[in-house]
Amino acid sequence: MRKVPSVGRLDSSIVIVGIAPNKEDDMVGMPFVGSQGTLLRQLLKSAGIDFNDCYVTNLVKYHPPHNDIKRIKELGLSIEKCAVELKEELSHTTANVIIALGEIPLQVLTSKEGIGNYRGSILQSTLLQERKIIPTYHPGSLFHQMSLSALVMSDFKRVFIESKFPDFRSIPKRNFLIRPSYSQTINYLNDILSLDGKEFKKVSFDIETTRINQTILCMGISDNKDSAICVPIFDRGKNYWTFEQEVEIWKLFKAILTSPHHYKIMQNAQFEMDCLFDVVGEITPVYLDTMIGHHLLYSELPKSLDTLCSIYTNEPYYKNEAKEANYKSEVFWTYNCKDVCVTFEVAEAIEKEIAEANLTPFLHGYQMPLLKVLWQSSHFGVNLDKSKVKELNEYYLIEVDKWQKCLNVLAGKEVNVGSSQQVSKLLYQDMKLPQSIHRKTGKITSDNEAIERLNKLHPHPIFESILKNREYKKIVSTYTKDMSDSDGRVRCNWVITGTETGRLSSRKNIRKTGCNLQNIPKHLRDIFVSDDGCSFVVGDLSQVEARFVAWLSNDVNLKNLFKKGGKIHSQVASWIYKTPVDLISPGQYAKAKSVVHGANYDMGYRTFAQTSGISITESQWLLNQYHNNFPMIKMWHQSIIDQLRRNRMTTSPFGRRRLFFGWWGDSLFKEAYATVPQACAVDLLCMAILRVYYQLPPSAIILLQVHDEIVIQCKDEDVNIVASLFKKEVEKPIIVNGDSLIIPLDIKVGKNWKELEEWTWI
DNA sequence: TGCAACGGCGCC
DNA sequence: AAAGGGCGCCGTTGCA
Repeated sequence: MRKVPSVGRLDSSIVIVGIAPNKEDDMVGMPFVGSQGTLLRQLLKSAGIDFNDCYVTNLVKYHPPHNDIKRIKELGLSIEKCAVELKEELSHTTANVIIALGEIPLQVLTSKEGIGNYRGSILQSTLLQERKIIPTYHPGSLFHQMSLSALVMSDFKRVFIESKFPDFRSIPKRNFLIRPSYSQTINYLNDILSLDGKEFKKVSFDIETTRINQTILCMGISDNKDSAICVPIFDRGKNYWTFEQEVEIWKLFKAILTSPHHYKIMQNAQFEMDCLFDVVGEITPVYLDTMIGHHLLYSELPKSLDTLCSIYTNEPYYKNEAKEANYKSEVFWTYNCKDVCVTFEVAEAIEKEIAEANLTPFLHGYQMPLLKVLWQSSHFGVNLDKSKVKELNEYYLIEVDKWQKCLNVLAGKEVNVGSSQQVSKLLYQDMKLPQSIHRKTGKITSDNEAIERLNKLHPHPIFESILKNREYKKIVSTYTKDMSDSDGRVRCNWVITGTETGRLSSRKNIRKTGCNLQNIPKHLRDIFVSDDGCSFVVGDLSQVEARFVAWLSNDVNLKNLFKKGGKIHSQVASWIYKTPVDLISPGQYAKAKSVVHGANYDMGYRTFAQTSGISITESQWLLNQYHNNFPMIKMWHQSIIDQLRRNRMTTSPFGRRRLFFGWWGDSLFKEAYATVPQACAVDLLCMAILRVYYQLPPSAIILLQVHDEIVIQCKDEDVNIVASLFKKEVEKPIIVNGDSLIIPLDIKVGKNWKELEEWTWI
């Protein structure tokens, strides 16, 4: 055991405080020399800071046993004693900023808890009076979640600026109007409403509600980042205003929130739009949702307002304030005002960054208008056939019971298939069957794939009883439930920021009704029915991702297959097996089909062999054949790696970008290969949706989107208009690699989402 | 009793 | 029919 001394000059402008030396540091006798140190140096460098210009120390100067900080007791040390020594040590430094790396240095230097919340904040030290602290994640903690290193980079950029001066001048000072009188409120809102001769003005807006039923407690609003008003609705459970006063106030809010000259800025606008619809109608125009802007720039990063605040503003973390004050009214309202101003400030920063990335038209011409369309879909809802749901539920409950009894008899005891523990015990202990390891998690698994493998090995009826029981339990617990609102309609939330690739996601709404409409089993889709006198027009993009891969890779052979039309997999099989299309066997067809998907996204030959049930040799042969016939796929993969190497980014022909922060390596590449075609598919479809939206007959409404499928509802007599409009807009050619690409749209029509018929002009 | 993590599974 | 990576929801489990 030896002391690892600090390094650097005492008069450095930046001090870095880690927690303790790790094993590598201990061996060399210097702090941050191992892999953590390398990462730290890189991150500092990317913010313009040279590690060697900093004074670098650790709270604890000795390597803890097993790298476990709690075990420093065994060395006769304690955090408290080390803190006293650190105080003495740092009193000799003159740095303008001290970086606290990780939770314990944060606590020791500032008495605050929660590095995830406080990272990036400009804080005043409690250990060393008047000193400026900026905490961030410890590099050691980044190895499990590399995307957080982007936040550390952002924090270090702040450190770089703050290291030029010792004071706290950067912390914003804002004026809030709290507990306003009636006349103050009316004047303030009228002030926001007046345009002063301008054509438009930006207004940021935020509400606070109860968790349970979204009762509105207060509303904050502002037209600048330096001041705001919080208009209370309730104060400690009592109405703040008289009825007449509240009516007048709502009128003013409605005027602002629906004025075409007031460009509304919100964080997660969907929430405000849902909560306020009954009182003010649809909020419009929603000029900018900061969450959407941020997601376009950095889709891998967290999206909460506190994270955005820490990246784009100098406002220190404040989300704890209301809670710590036990939601005392004044503190709660101040918090609301801060949210409003921070949202305004974040919006300005994001707009600037969006413009620098040439994404302004993408954001304002596409993503923000799409939010309106999706909100209207969500608000309209889908009609649910409740009696059908009930009927199916009763049927599947009986099935569950039947297969449960069967399983119990075969197992000789009660087994809950919902418990992976119990199933694993049954299979691998009681029945002593060979264990399966999950391909991705590397853990012992008893999932369906494992059970099917066992059934092939040792056929036994118990396997079927597990599978059936699981299947029907899933249906009963998730799908054959009444998820509708009181009017019988299912309303889900469509989330533009829901995925890292750009796809939409779907989930329950804020009232906890509705469901994810993107994973409804096909055979249950008849529970969703059209309204009286209306039909569903369902459009399906044909082979959208595969076509994009062909065009993006610019593989002439593959492109020609699609250009010729006909059955794509038969033709691929024909190339692979050097056999005329009409002589391809069903087996060859199946293998060709599987190799297309596998090879496009660079599946390993061993995984391919395992999952297709073919030999390693055949798996390699198939993949080789595919790549030999369509050689540009591998080139395309290489070009993606090249771009990742340049700027860790992928860009799509539609202009969407994705920045990758993950570990450099194979899985990063695979994420990137999948990202581009997925992003292309969603943007092709959603851009078309937007164009369709502007031309739809008034009775028609876009109901839902499932990645390559769209459901529109319209009056029966409008089916032809809607279907042809839909087809026209989706099948508009786009240019990829200088070549025109059209994705065919198959359209079906029906009265429910399951029983559909090919559409032909009626 | 409530919460978070986890395994499992529905869809593309 | 599955796989590549992408989601959201369910019940179980273990902990506070």
